[in-house]
Amino acid sequence: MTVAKRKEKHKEDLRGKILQSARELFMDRGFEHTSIRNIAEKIDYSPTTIYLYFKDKDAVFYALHQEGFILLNQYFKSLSLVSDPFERLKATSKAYIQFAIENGEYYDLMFIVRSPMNSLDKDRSEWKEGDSAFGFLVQTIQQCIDKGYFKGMHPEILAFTVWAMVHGIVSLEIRNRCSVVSELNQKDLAHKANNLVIEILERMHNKN
Amino acid sequence: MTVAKRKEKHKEDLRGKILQSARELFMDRGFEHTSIRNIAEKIDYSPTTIYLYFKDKDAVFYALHQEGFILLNQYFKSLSLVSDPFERLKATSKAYIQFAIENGEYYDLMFIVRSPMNSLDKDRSEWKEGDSAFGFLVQTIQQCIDKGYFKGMHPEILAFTVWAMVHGIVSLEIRNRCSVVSELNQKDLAHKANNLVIEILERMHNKN
DNA sequence: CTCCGTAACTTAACACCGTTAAGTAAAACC
DNA sequence: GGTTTTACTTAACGGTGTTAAGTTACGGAG
Repeated sequence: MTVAKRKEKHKEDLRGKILQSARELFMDRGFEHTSIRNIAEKIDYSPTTIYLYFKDKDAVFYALHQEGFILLNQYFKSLSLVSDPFERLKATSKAYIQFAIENGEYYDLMFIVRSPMNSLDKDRSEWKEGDSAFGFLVQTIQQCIDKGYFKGMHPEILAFTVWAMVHGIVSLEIRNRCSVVSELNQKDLAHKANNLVIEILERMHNKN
Repeated sequence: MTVAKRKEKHKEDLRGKILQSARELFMDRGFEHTSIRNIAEKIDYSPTTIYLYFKDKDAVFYALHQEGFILLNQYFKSLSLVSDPFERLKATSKAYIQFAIENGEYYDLMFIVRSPMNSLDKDRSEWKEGDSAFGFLVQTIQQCIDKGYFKGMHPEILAFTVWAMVHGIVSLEIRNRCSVVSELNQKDLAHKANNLVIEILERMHNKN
């Protein structure tokens, strides 16, 4: 029993080492430039060993994408303390942008790169990491509506739209489409745009 | 002279055939699954011939990305007829979404895929296709501001934010992140979200 | 009409990639 | 001590972008 357990421990260790290697590589070269062979070489194993611990490359990056969501949830952690739902909504938007800026590669993997989504069970279309993060947003917006904000709007559609706003901002930045903005405004563009999103949401509120 | 010209014509022809082959392949398999070798095989040339007409793979897809912008401009064409800037802004947003829905692969190449951006002159950071499309949006928003809309807001930042909103909507769709939304709302999600964006912009207006 | 240079294209190769089948060596078990 | 199982590697398949060197055919000059 103890022997079997030690074995299992060892197996976990190697799985962890593979992920660490993959993480380090993709953190400074991006997803597109990290290969199974790279990952294996870095930990002095044959490339095929990776396949004893992960189904395929997508599965490796699905695991990293999961890590990204754990990290995102840490950014969201303190938000539960904000009791006013509208304030929480604004804070969520800020935290989301902050996460994306500080963890660009993770963000890319979580919300732009196709690879990790290939590991989802396609029949039962379940993306539990996305579901839970989005659920938090829907809940917050529902509470806003309950308090009289966003009158007549559909909570889920509005949640998606708010998400789209912030995702749009950071994904244009991550994929290098911000050169259209004048050089002066490019500095902290994501923050400026997010402040504007927040101002827009606030203007809607003040009206009601 | 006539001989030289015929030669040049022939050369243009082959360049065109390469692009047509590339276009057809990427239109139904996407960028990730079309290779130089595929493109060449489809027109019965050796893969290396492509390099006589394009610097590298990025350059081929930069050309297709340019085509995408020409197509987008066709969607934008009739918008100049809309004289009221706020109406034009709303129509632009609708046209943009429509373009993205009807030309998903082009959209991907223009605003998400990294490859075509590698063909940009990096020192003089000029993305003329993006600049011109964005310029149109900035102009429209400036005219809105001149008419009293969006009081106190910076035109360029607002233009970027509006762009980010619609880009967020369609890019989440294109990269398969919409499963978080309940099945009922997934139908025409982009249109629904865009209608909401428009409603948000309108609410801001009615207030002033 | 022949020779030559050049334009247009191909062949072969390099260095990668993800992935699988078959093989090996050592440890675990009876 | 012999057998089975575990953990890993080697070798290979078919793919990728890209380059250097080679071939072939044609236009123009003598």
